[in-house]
Amino acid sequence: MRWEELDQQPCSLSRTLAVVGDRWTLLVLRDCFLGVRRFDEFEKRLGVTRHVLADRLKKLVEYGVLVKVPYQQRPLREEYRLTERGLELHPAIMALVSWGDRHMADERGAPIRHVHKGCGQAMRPVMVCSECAEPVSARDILVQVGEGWEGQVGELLPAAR
Amino acid sequence: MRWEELDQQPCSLSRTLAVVGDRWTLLVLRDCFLGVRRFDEFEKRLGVTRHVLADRLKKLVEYGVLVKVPYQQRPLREEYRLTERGLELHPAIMALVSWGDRHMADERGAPIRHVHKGCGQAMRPVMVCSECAEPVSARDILVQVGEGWEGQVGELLPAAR
DNA sequence: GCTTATGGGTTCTTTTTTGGAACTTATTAG
DNA sequence: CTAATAAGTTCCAAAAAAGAACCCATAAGC
Repeated sequence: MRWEELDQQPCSLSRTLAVVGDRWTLLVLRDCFLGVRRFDEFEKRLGVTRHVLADRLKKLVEYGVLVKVPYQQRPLREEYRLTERGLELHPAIMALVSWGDRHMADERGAPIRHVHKGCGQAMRPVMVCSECAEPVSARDILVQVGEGWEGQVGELLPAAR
Repeated sequence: MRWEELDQQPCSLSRTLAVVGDRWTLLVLRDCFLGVRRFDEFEKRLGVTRHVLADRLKKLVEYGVLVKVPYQQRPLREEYRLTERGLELHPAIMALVSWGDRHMADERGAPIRHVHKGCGQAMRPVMVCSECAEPVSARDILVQVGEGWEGQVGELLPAAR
């Protein structure tokens, strides 16, 4: 499967990965959430080649995750800002960071602390059910084929065991 | 920056991406959560080349996300299972799937429905604060340098604006 | 006992993607 | 007139992925 086919797959994860499924894209977004907006600041902080950075930023703009906003005229200079759609990737990034904090940290601990403005505490993200607000883990979830997809695709799910 | 340097970066996202930061790895994990365990079933479902699949599975085993468990002797056959560490990637995958459901779905809607066994309802994941249990969005969080990291790395965070 | 199937790979060649460095363009500062 | 800045683009070499063929142990069919 090539990149171009990925956003047509019958799977929301594949489709999301068509947008953010390489390491540079997610690192660009991390920096966006930290307040970085300009091409050269991304370049300095990430250590990515300009070539690849330009490509990823363009793709993120095409998918509506970032917008280019002019911050000066003559010469025209534009910066990249998160859209609403981009902001909604925050839980995904937080979940990945949180996993890294738990499983990939060295003796210095987590490099970054997230303080919840609401309660003033250092927090980690917890996933709860949108319906009953209870915490959910992998074991608590039953997976079913979506309504619009019954019989559409052979083997959307593996045979039950 | 090359792949090999990624898991040493002063950033938990980089370190997590050293493990799962390419599209195939995350698609392999999606299938693990759906109950897939064997090499040839991954291959059939994903449309990945055997070469890349073998490489990704090996890496996931090295990082402790999957374990190889023999399911028959003579000839020896092994399957791949999620470890505790692997199960903890579930929130990250759910968050990515949920974003795809919202922003990348077509007129057929979400391909997969997640039913919370606890309450019996179709759910989407919501991120809440571990300390006060309130929902959190990007705007509700203040980012600070971690305790063990003060002064260690220049420019862990961009200059405040 | 010969052929084919199965599961889990490895090897080989071709194509695509990156990395790295130099070049471009518009404008201002010295 | 020269250099600097910001945001790219172009070019070539290196690395990674795609695609297909091959390998190995065992078992099942005939």
